[in-house]
Amino acid sequence: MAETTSGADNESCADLLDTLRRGRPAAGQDPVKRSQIIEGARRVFIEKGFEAASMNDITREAGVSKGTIYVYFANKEELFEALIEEERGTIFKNMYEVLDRADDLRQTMTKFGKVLALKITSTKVMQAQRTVIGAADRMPELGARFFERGPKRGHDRMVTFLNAAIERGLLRIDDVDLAAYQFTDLCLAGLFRQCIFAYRAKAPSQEEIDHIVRSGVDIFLKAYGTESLAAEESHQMIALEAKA
Amino acid sequence: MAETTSGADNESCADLLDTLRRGRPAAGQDPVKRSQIIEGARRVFIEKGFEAASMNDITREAGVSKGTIYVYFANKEELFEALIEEERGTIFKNMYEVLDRADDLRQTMTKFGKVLALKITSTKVMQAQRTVIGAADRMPELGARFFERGPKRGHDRMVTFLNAAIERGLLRIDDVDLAAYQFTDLCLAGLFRQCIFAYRAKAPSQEEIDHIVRSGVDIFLKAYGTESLAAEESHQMIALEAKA
Amino acid sequence: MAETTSGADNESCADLLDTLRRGRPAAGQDPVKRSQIIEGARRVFIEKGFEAASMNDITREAGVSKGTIYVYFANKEELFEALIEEERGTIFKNMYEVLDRADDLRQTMTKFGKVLALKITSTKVMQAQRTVIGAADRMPELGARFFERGPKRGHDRMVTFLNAAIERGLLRIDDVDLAAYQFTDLCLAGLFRQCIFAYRAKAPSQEEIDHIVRSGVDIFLKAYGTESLAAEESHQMIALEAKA
Amino acid sequence: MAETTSGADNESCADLLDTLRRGRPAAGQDPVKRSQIIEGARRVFIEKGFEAASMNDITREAGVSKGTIYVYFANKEELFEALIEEERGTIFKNMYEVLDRADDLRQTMTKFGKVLALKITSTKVMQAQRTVIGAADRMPELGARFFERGPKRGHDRMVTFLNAAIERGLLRIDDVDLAAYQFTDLCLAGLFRQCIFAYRAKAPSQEEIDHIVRSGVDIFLKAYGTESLAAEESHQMIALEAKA
DNA sequence: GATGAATGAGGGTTCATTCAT
DNA sequence: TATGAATGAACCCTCATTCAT
Repeated sequence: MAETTSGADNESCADLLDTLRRGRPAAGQDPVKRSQIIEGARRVFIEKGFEAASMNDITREAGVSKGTIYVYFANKEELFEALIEEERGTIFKNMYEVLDRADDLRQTMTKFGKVLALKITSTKVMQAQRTVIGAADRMPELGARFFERGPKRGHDRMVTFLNAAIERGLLRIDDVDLAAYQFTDLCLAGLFRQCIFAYRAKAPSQEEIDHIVRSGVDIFLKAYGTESLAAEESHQMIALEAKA
Repeated sequence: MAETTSGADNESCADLLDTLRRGRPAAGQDPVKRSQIIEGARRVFIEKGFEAASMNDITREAGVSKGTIYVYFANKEELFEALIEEERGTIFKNMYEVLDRADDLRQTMTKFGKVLALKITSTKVMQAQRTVIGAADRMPELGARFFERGPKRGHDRMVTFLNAAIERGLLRIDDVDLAAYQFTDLCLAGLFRQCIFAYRAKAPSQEEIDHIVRSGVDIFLKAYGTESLAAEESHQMIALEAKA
Repeated sequence: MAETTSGADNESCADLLDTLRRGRPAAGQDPVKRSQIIEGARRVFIEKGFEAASMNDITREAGVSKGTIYVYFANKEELFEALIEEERGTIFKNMYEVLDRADDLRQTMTKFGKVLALKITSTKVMQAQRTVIGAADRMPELGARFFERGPKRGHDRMVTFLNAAIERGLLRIDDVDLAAYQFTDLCLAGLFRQCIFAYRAKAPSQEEIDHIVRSGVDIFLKAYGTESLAAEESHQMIALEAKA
Repeated sequence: MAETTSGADNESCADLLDTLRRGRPAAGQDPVKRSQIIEGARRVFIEKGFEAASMNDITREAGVSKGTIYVYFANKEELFEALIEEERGTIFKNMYEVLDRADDLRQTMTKFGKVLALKITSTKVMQAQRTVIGAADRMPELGARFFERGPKRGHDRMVTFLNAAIERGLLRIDDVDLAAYQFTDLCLAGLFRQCIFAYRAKAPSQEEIDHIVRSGVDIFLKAYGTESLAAEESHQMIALEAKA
């Protein structure tokens, strides 16, 4: 649940002892200060990118001294990596929850698609992604880890979701893995590349996203939906009409 | 039609005369030297990204002196832009030709999808795209121009292509613009983001691409195809079977 | 009254507290280091002029690192300006005091003229003036400020002095402003331009200055003196003779 | 009379032979091209100062190639020196002619003073002088030579002029050399230093110069004039009145 | 002889990192 | 331990000079 940087766990024991003994966290172990640094780093890195961000900027933004930063992070690169880890955690947090609710398939997928598209294409998240991508040539593992623990994890949940729907007889899919990617990319149709290349200066509007996602869900269900799906949906329609 | 770098056209006349007269190109006009610089710049920029690349690196890699680079390009940014223009030209050259041939719809789209996916996900092109994206925070117009004259231009051709198919009664599409993006993104389902974040260290295999594109075309035609399409295709099937 | 460099006043409070608290001056606030830099800059700028002086030279001469200089001064130009301010302060300090003493007119003017000529034509001051003049095409306000707070301020005191003498009935002057300039330039007759163009390699001797100043005072008083002046002076002569 | 650079004379013979033999001046001997270069150099050096002027600027301004300049002048410094020599010639040319005319003393001195002040304080001449002075720390002989062949030469003429007046019984002067400097500096009272330090952004007006020079001549004649002078002048006054 | 493209040392400035306090 | 002043390598870029053409 907690997103911690590598190595943080091992230290917990010695750290705790230390804190008890002297009432102060050991060097580089105060999580409050760590967060403070990362928070400052976020603002600076996201705004300026890795290279253009200066440690002085971060120092100022974080309100800690240069030396302190270097106690917590070996160098600029490591600080950046730690930030990206955190950022990833923040971005993808709660994004896939909607898939856990037992709900009408189309509705669920639509809801999810909208949340996904909205998040991914938001200015803040785009900047973060660009920063990671821009650094990926020099630090490929960073990009890989970002994807693995972010989009990939979400993708896995989507696969699970689709399998459940298949089990319920609502979908018929040969290659579920591929289908999951297809759905995601349909929800982002055109948007991702337009945004990531800054061809779109601003994030898409809610209306545009709604339109794209509705169409994406349509296509997906037309391609993979079964008759049961139609039946279930007509049920729902009836239910809805009854309500109205 | 011809992808030329800025200013290349203006030179031809005066330049040619000059060269004939004195056997040496004017300052900043020698296309060989220009290529040499761009080639060096390509290696360095692609490997390190815009910021991390140093003009000294490029100097070394290109085998020309610092001053010479500055005769050909006003500054680092302009050199980078020129490189990106070139890259874009190279990447998207000939990519959309297959759409111009009058051919069976499914077959054409499949062929096109494969070419597209193969190109876009190739290691070289991925590196270039990452470089552009990484610089897009700093130079958004550069990213925008890259997209506009690259992917966007291809997208426009795809729109034209789809409209033609609609006219022929093979497709029924409400939002052609969206549909074109959907098709492209289906052909790249999962691939683009996996590659751009360096989650995939290597470009996808031909088989994988074939699989993804076939599925993408299927979905697209299932969603937007008409009965005429089925008819036409059955015609084709018959023809193929006859051949076999 | 005190000639302080810009910002020096604001620092005193916070700075002092800071120094007491932690024993080290804040960034860019250590007056010793500042002097050290200015001292190095003086040697280099004075010897080579603004343009020909390189920050590397100054670094070497001052014995501090490049970065440190840029903590104390935003750029080369600001360092130069600070130096010139200092120089001006040093040069014109105490130069005009003699005018404040109530004394015999001729004697006072003679004393003052000698001090003035000696100072202005000294090698050090000449070098500084040449440096300012050489930079004045590039930074005219710098030259203007130098003149305004240096020679001009002295000129104003001289005007005051002359007005007092007029009040005492010792002088009769139409254009006091002009007269003040005339007096100064008579005291420097020939010297200033000879020195500033380096026609004279060395500063004039005390004897030469005495001769020039005596002649200058003579001329000035012959031109602007009243009969009261003669009377007063004869009084003084008598007094002197009585002493002898 | 002819202002030639050092060494130019020695070459005249070989040069002439060469010209006759081949119809073209030897390398670095074409006086037209030389002037052309100097003319371009003048514009650039005077405007920008020695350091800020680039050989490319001069190349452009002079309309000759870089290589050609280096045939005529060994390096930037030598070109600059040659220019200053020329400039000096131009500035002081005809400045002292008025002293050669046999005329009323006061009138002659007034005329001369006005010409002198006007020339010396003109923007163009000020720039040139600043350039020389600014370079004088690095090339003291340049400044010395400038003064010697410019202001000093004029000073010598003024000494001759004063001696003639003394001979005619119009002046009584102990130290003629000093007196000559005094007169010049009285005519420039306040102006030279105000201008050279760029305290005055613009050259003084004709009215201001007239006022200063009139006052300067007054003082000078009050200090050094004889009774014969008064007599001669009253003669003139009478003559003038008679005319009126 | 004239040209101007090419050179590369050196310009001012920045900033990741260190270490005395 | 925490600080931030100091460091100096490395940044992008300019330009006096050379030399192949």
